[in-house]
Amino acid sequence: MLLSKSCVYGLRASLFLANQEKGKFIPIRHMSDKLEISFHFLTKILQQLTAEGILESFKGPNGGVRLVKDGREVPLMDIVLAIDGPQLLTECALGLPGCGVQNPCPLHDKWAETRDSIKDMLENSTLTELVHKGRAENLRLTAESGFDILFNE
Amino acid sequence: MLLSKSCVYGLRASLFLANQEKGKFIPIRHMSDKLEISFHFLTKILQQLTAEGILESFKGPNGGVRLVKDGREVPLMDIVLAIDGPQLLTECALGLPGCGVQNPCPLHDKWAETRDSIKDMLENSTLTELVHKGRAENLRLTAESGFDILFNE
DNA sequence: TATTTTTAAGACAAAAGAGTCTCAAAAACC
DNA sequence: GGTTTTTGAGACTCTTTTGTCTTAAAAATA
Repeated sequence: MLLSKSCVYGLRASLFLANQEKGKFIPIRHMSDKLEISFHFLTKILQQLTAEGILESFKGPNGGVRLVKDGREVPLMDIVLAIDGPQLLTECALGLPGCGVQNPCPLHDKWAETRDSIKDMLENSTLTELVHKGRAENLRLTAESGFDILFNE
Repeated sequence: MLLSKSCVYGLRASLFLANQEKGKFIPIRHMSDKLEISFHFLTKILQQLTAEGILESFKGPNGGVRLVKDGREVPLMDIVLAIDGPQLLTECALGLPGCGVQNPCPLHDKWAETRDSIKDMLENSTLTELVHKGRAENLRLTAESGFDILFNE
């Protein structure tokens, strides 16, 4: 898989947050219910995003997590790097350590192109952009439901 | 990681085989030594390629494995599909089951493009092509050494 | 037939990824 | 101060991936 499950869950939760009233703390339990992700597992993942400064959290009643920056300033790349690290974008396709322009493997050039296309996708898609798209077309954030479920209280 | 370790090992071994005298059986032990891959692990991986009809094997003295088809007729895709399966090329980037044109996630369109670029790379690179490139420029197949080591007996 | 060389098959172990659970700490409110 | 609601931290389990090892089976050769 391109992205780990943790990373995908982190992305889905971040999209969820970008779709909420700005500045409001959202309980993780609420998100885990709506997104159909294990509460404890999601908590652990979002703790990573908090540690990386992408989210901030608040304990107690009316607590939860929220985006530090506006969703339009958060490219998917930020979340991917925080959870999966840079390996996807730096590693050789044949797993050879130190593979690079100066000492390439046979696949290096082609893979570099493909990797750029992945990098481009992650750097140039912001949370807000995908949320707008998702809302306009009622796209999916869970196996079964579209963005609309994210509004039903 | 894009490809599993098993898959990467399978690709490296297949490149090794494509670089050998055509039709000759090569002992797995010889390859595992040269490519610095665990013999038993490589054996298991190559058994998959044999089961898939990409390699054929022969037991006993002067036995080993060899490519069934000429290397110029074997795209990397064949090996990737045999070992990692089609998930990389069919799965939704957000891991949502059934995500597709009719019921897409917000990332679907962009990911479809990127995925096509991966598909293109794997379908349009043959073993022989990469071997030629690797030999011409003495590119790497192991952490430390280039194609040239594959000739020293 | 016995020995050697090789792949085949599968049990087993170690490490990483995914997921669960418990308890502590902070904040709100009674 | 005590109770409730929430995140934080960490132990723990389960599964998958990765890697090791042992034994069987096939082929060659003496």
